[in-house]
Amino acid sequence: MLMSMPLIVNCTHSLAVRCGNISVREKTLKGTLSLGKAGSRFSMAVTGDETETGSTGDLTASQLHKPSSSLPQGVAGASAHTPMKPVADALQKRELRLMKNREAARECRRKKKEYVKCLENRVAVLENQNKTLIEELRTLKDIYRHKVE
DNA sequence: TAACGACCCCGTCATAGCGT
DNA sequence: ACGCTATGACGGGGTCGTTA
Repeated sequence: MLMSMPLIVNCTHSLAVRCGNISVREKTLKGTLSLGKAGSRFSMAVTGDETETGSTGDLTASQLHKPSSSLPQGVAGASAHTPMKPVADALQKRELRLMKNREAARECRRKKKEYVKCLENRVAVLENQNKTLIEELRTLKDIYRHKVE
């Protein structure tokens, strides 16, 4: 007889979900949610762009951290002499946006994991409470039965 | 031991919602 | 209206355990 209670649990790190309910895809959060074996691995798996100076010209995060000197030749060099500045600006803007979103995604996942862990803890606590209450009820019933007899 | 599935983490894109 | 942030969705790469 579980009533649909709001899932506002007493978690310090409750996730503020603005975009609707958390619908956890089975691929990502199936299983025990143990912290990965690989630990922190910032290998930037999607690489290869960095060497393709002729393509979209995405800059790496490290390139952005170091100002203009680390810009790819095609971008920085051209912008110095030709009216390519808007292009370079757009690229830099895009890279900044990507970098921010990357970090936002990381933070979002961290919060979600914490939230799920919190919920799991809460479930464990409630299950224990439930067990205790059932046991208590049984005891009281016993006492009552003996009194009636 | 290669193949495979399950799981995890990541980066990116799309978009809802909020503040200015 | 516009920019920004948070988050769902998607696809890719890595690791690990299992199985033929």
